Amino acid sequence: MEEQQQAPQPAAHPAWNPYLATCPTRQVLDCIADKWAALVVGLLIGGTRRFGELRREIQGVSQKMLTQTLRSLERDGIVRREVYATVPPKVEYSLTPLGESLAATLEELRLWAERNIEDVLRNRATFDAAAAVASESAAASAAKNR
Amino acid sequence: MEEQQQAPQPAAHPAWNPYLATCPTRQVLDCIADKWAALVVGLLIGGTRRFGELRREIQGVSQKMLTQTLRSLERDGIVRREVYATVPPKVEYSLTPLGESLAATLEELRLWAERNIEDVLRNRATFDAAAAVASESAAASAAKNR
DNA sequence: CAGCATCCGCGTAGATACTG
DNA sequence: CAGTATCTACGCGGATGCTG
Repeated sequence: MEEQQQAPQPAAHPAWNPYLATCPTRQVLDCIADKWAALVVGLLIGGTRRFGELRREIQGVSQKMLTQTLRSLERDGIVRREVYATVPPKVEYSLTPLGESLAATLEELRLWAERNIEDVLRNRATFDAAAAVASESAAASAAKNR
Repeated sequence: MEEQQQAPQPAAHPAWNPYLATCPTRQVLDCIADKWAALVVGLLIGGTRRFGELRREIQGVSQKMLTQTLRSLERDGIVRREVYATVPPKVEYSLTPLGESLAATLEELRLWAERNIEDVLRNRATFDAAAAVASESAAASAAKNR
């Protein structure tokens, strides 16, 4: 037991920081940070979509992942799912009011991203180049020491 | 046929696939959406931290994941890493200007999260409850059909 | 059309041991 | 103190086949 190092804790969870587990930002990021969710929300800003439309517009997403993503967003009340009992079946997805307010916030993040992505990519390239040089010189010095 | 409803897309998407790969929002989310990065950035708003401090303050993070997270943030130019060649070694982490501007944007997201997390959790509970009922009644009807 | 069930490979994260 | 190295396992996500 590690009860000495931290306060009251549900034993079910391994060693979770209470703050971590309930941190709103983390929880919200978990909602929209997977590979497709943000993209889906972005598309739904443009209006209601059917499943197949989403699947076509987000090329590269598998049916399984799209279903999972949509379920998750629906579960959180971000996306509304409407099933029409027709033949063939038809399912429409749209943003709830909550989803729209989230989308607006994500739009802020998108703006930051567009303004700064080049910086990030440049930093990344510089870092990788430096790392490559470092590992080479390390290899050289290792070879010397033999 | 339905192009009338989805008038002006945020961006003219040639084929979405290329856009997907380079979508700034996705790329930025990839930077900060992992389990710990947002938390680290949040902590660093408060000022410079040493590795061990971060590790203690983010209980539950393994040393490996913290190292990885910090490297990734450093690589993207969000976090600055300063090594002091002392004994024992000392490494300090802080936000770069780019990191600070990202932190400010994340702060917006945090505010949204704090305002809406209860809604999300309530929706989630409602959804799960409904799903439980549905699966029970499905089981009952399946039992009937035997 | 929309979605679930199943199988499976690969990557990611945890645990542990060792180093500058 | 702040890492790296290695081994392992679990879960995510892809592919396939089937249903309402």
